Amino acid sequence: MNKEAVQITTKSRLSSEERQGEIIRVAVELAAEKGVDSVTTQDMAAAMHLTQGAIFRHFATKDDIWVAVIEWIRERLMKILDKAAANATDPLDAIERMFLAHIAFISKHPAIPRLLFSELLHKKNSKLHQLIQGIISGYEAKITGLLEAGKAQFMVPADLDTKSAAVLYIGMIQGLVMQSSIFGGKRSLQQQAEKTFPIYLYGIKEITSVV
Amino acid sequence: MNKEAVQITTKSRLSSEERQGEIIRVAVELAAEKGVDSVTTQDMAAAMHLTQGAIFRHFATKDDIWVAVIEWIRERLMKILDKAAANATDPLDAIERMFLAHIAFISKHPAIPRLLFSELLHKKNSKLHQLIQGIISGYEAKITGLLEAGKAQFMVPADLDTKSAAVLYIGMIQGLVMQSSIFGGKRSLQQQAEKTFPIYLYGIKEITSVV
DNA sequence: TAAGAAAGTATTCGATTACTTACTAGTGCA
DNA sequence: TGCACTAGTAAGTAATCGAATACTTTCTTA
Repeated sequence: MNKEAVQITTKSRLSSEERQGEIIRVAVELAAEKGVDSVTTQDMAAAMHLTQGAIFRHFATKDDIWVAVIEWIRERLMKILDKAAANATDPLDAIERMFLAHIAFISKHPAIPRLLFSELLHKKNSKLHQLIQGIISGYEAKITGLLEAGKAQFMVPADLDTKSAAVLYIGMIQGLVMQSSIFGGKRSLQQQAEKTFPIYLYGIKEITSVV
Repeated sequence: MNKEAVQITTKSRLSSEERQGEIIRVAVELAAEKGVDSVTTQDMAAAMHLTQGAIFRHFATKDDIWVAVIEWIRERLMKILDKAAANATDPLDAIERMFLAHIAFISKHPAIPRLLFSELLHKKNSKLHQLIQGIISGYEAKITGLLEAGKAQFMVPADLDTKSAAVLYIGMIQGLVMQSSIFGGKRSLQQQAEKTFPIYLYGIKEITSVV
């Protein structure tokens, strides 16, 4: 933070690459504060003490900024999830570690679920839609794969519908996010997450019959 | 549909009450099509073959329209949930019936989750925020109450964290909605819901220890 | 049936938005 | 050191939005 602050105050002109990174950072920050679709290019410029027109030196359109933001999220999220899964002892442990890592990531950047589930980004821009769809489906496939691996190790019943279990997994994250979003930071997201996950875990472990 | 269509084409002028109802109906419809925050008063007016200014004969501000929409949803949803729970044989059966009724309701009106979870409505208008918060927390309380009743009847272990279980319940609905939203109507929402619910059910039933 | 109430229209306004353009000045490299 | 390149500025544009205004048409009712 110190380093960046010094850079900002001393160095008035940044390279386009540096500036693009800062625009992304500011966009994420503002999206967390006031919602994705109410962030204007003027807001971004003001947040980094720049004129609004300067934004368009580095991005052709505003949509391009959101594309870059989503790509930034994808890279960071995937790296964090892979890192969390790498330390796991078994598939179910991997799922739990990924879950907690994801929750921690969201706690740091509250705008992320807002961005991924924003209707604005889904409806208007098809590239954004495809990008987000890719992230979600890739995530889902990762969970499904771990659950199938769990089946192979007899940690999870063979008749578990892994696809549905993955949907429930992602829904659990969404539910927790909405919970903390609506009711403020009263109850910490992480605390609630740790209490909710065991219920999910028992759901996928103790199933004994197909419906 | 026939009756309404006839009314629309034959009767050009409606009472303010009737018109308010139609504005709400059109707003919900348009929100499902193009997203809550991109619905303009011009869109609404065009959808009901009226001029834009006419909207403001019946609502003072646009926000007031969304307030009315949320209140409409609350009434309808609560009625449907109560009706579903009334036929239940036990608390867990009530939860399942409410879940399926909710999913059916959403299938008919895809805009509803978009509205309840819209960031636009959360950030800008505090009255809307309170309204939505009331719906969600009331819903959550209803589920929690049923789970506590399940405890009393020994259908659910006494050490279940009912609050967390309720969060997971709502998250399950959100997850299913997002699933069908992102990946289109390929797999029907109801079909997927029926496969996902058993996993949740086992999660809350088979828990045997606290973490 | 006359008159007032109320629904709808046509038009306009001010604010906001993403984006453009002509110009200025800081930076890095030869 | 000087100069070309380019980040940044300042001003402006076209489009869009919610909302207000003055006026017209329809409905109700006394």
